[in-house]
Amino acid sequence: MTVLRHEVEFVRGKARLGSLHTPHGVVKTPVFMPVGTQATIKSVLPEDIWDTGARILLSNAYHLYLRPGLEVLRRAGGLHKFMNWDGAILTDSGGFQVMSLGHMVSITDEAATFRSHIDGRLVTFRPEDSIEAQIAMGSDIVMCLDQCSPYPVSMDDATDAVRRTVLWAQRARAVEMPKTQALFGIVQGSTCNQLRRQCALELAEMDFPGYALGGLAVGEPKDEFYDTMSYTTDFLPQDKPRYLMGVGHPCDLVEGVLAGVDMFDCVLPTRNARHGRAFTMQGSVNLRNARFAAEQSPIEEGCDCRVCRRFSRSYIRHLFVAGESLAWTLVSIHNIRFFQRFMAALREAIRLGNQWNFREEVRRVYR
RNA sequence: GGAGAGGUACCCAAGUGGCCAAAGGGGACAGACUGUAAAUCUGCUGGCUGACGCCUUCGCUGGUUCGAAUCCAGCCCUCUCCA
Repeated sequence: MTVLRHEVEFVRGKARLGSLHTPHGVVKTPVFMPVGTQATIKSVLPEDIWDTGARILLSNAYHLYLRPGLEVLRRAGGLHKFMNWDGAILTDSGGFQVMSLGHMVSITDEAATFRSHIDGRLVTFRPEDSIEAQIAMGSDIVMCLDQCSPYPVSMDDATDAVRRTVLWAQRARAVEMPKTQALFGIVQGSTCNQLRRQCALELAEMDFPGYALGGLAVGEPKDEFYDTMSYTTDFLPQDKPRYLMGVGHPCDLVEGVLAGVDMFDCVLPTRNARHGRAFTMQGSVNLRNARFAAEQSPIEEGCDCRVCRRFSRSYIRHLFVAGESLAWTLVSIHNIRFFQRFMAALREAIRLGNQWNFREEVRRVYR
C-alpha cells in the first residue's frame, strides 16, 4: 500500500471536498496543480509558486527522461531536490506527448517509438520505462503511460487506445515502486460512454490509489466533454482521488468539481500569462491592450498576490510591449495565485451550497 | 564645383508600362491558447462601405500613353567619392 491518502470530508451532490495526504504535505481538494513540464514552472521561482498557495505541481516524465535524463535526476536525489520544490509533485507519464508529438511516433502494444524532438534519435518508450523514470524522479504521484486519443477519432482507434491503455496500466501496476509513490490509472475512451465505462471499470479492478480522466478537452464540443466527464466519474471508486488531466479553463474547473473531480492541472494560467492574458474574478484581460497603457490599478483589484500588491497594469503592459521577461513572471505569479483563489472560492461555494450561483457567475464573466 | 547613388505606406524595403492600394520584414493594433517541441500561432495595418465598388496615395510640378510607382522634362531633398 502506498502512503498517499485521500480523505473525502464533505459531499454535496457529486462534488466532494477533502484532503490529499502526500509524503510532501497535505493539499485541499478539489485542487488545481500548476504545470512545470521541464522541472520548472516557466519563468517563476519555486518560492514564488509556494507563496501562491500551491502545494502540488505537475512535471513530465517524457521531457525529463529525454533531458536531462534519469541519471542526472538520480544524482540530484530526485526531482524535488533537483528543482528545489518542497511540495508534492505529480508527474505525467508521457502519454500526452505520444499524442501531441504523434507525427514522430509509432505505437505498438510493446512500446511507443519516436524520434526525440531534441536530437532526432530513435527512442523506445515502454510503460515500464515511464514508471522507471518517475521512480527516479521520486514523484509523489506517478501516472501510467496511456494512449490518449485525439479528437475526432474513429471508433476502432478509440477502442484500440482503450485496450492498449488498460494493457499498459497492468504492466505499470506490475512494476514495484516505493511506498512513498502512488500510481494512478488513466481512463481513456474519447467521448464514447461505453468505452469510458469499460475502461473505468477495468482500471478500478486493478485497485489504483487514484484515477485520472484523460483524453478530454482535446477539441471535442463542450457538451460532449462535460457529459463524458460526468458519466465517467460514476464508475470510479468513491474514496479514491479523481484527476481530470489537462483541465483547465475556470468554467471547466467548476464543471469538473460538480461532476466529482478532485484534481486538475493545466498550462492555461502560465501559458496565457506569457501571452499577456491575466485571469481575474471579473473575467480575463489582455494586458498588452493599449487601453492599459496608463492604468495605475493592479491586474485585479483586491487580489492578494505579491504582483497585485506592488505593480500596475500600466507597468506590466510596458514590460510586454518592451519584450521584457519580467512580464511573464509577474503575470504567471498572478494567474497561479488566481487559480488557487478560484479553487478556494469554489470549495467554499460547495461547502455553503452556493455552487450553482458560483457557476452562473463564472459563466457570466467568462462568457 | 565635378562624378555617382537614391527619395515607395508608421519604419526598413521589393516593384521599373496594365495582373498595383502596391511583395517581404519590423512596428502598431486585436484575437487564440486546456496532461507545454509554445517568449508560440492567427488576423489586421490609406479612406468610405455589410459587400460589389468608388476615391486618394509611390519627393514636387508638368508631359508621353488607351493606361504611369514604373517612361520623359524641370525642380526640391538625401547619401557616397573627388576637388
